[in-house]
Amino acid sequence: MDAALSQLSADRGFGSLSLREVAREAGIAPTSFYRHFAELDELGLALVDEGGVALRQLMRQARKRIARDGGSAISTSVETFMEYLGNNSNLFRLMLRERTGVSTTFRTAVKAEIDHFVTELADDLRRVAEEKNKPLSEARLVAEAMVTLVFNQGAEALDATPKEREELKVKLKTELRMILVGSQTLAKYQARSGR
Amino acid sequence: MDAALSQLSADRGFGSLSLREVAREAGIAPTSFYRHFAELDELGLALVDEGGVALRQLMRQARKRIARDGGSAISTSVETFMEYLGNNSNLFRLMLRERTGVSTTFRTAVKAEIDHFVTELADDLRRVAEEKNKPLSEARLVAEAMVTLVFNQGAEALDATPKEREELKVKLKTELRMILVGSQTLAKYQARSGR
DNA sequence: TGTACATCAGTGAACGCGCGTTCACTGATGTAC
DNA sequence: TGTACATCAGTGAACGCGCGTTCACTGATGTAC
Repeated sequence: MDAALSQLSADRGFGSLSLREVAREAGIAPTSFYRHFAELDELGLALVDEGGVALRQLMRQARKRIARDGGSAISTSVETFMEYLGNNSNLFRLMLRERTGVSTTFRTAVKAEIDHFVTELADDLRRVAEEKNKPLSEARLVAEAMVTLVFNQGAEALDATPKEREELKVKLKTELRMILVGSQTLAKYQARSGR
Repeated sequence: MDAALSQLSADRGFGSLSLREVAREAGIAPTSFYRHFAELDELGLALVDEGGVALRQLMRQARKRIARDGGSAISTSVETFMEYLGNNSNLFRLMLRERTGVSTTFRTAVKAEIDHFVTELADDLRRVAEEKNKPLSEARLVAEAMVTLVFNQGAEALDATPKEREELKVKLKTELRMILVGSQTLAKYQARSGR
């Protein structure tokens, strides 16, 4: 699995990996690969699972920091996300790529992980909205839009210079704030018009 | 080019296309391919160009309809986009996929087309904001976020059933409205605090 | 209008290559009694 | 504690396959004079 991960880069997707290359990198004979996985895709799915674990860790970490530091939830979350991205580049690259990739199996697996992520985020958004008494319109939609933006900017950030990455963070935070404020504003209008 | 396009589907990316397959589909000998393109990537870039043309057409069409029908700009734009998506599935599939794909050349080419799209949208947003006297905060960012959401939902819509597609449209429109309203609300606050 | 030549899309044979997969085998480590 | 057996990761040889690319060639169409 490490061998496969180490081959993933901006220019190498999982789809262009061959069993023989992975085996070579791992320092074993091509035939030995079959001792561990029935086929290459099985290895890929194991990696996606690992990516899912990383996502959940990331979320827990962000929550902890928000509770401890008390700053802007959006800012802290974006910072945490980008930190994870940097520390697990190739794992995230795999997730980001296969999310819209060519293999149905992979797409489904990655989407399941992201869906879980969206659900948790939506719960958090609802909870905070209640605590602060700032009602939200369509929390789930808000979460989906936010995750979409975060993942897309994440894909950009992977191949960006540190300077560009800082700019991306600023942009991303502003975009997320727009969505949040937009949802709150819509909730106000809806309350006024009696919905 | 038609032969290549016809091979692109949910399960077949450009990257997994072979010169021989394309030639077979086009009904010519593999060697004849070289009469038209120096390599497979050159064909791909020609397709991306075609995709860019489609995007510009789409934008013009949407503007025309908005001016004529006078309804919600967001709703009309989303409807137009989805219509184009349906009529050029494989072309859009190529763009959506290669945007985050494996080849630098492709990524750059697609991003250039999308960037152009974003710029035009940002201009439109500013113009409308002025006309309606509803100032916008960060029009360019608004456009970027909107395009990101539209393209991502577009990717989903490609493989969705008609019913799911209708739901996607509703979701997408709501998300776009949140961003727009959010930007307007932020602009108000900024005006009040003297910015 | 005829003639000579250039251009152009298309061809089949052939090449070397890396691929996934099978097979029967090895030797180390773990387990039962 | 010893013995017999099972499990397990790893191996090299070998297979057939589709691939990109080269080559010298063909015959139709376009162009110059």
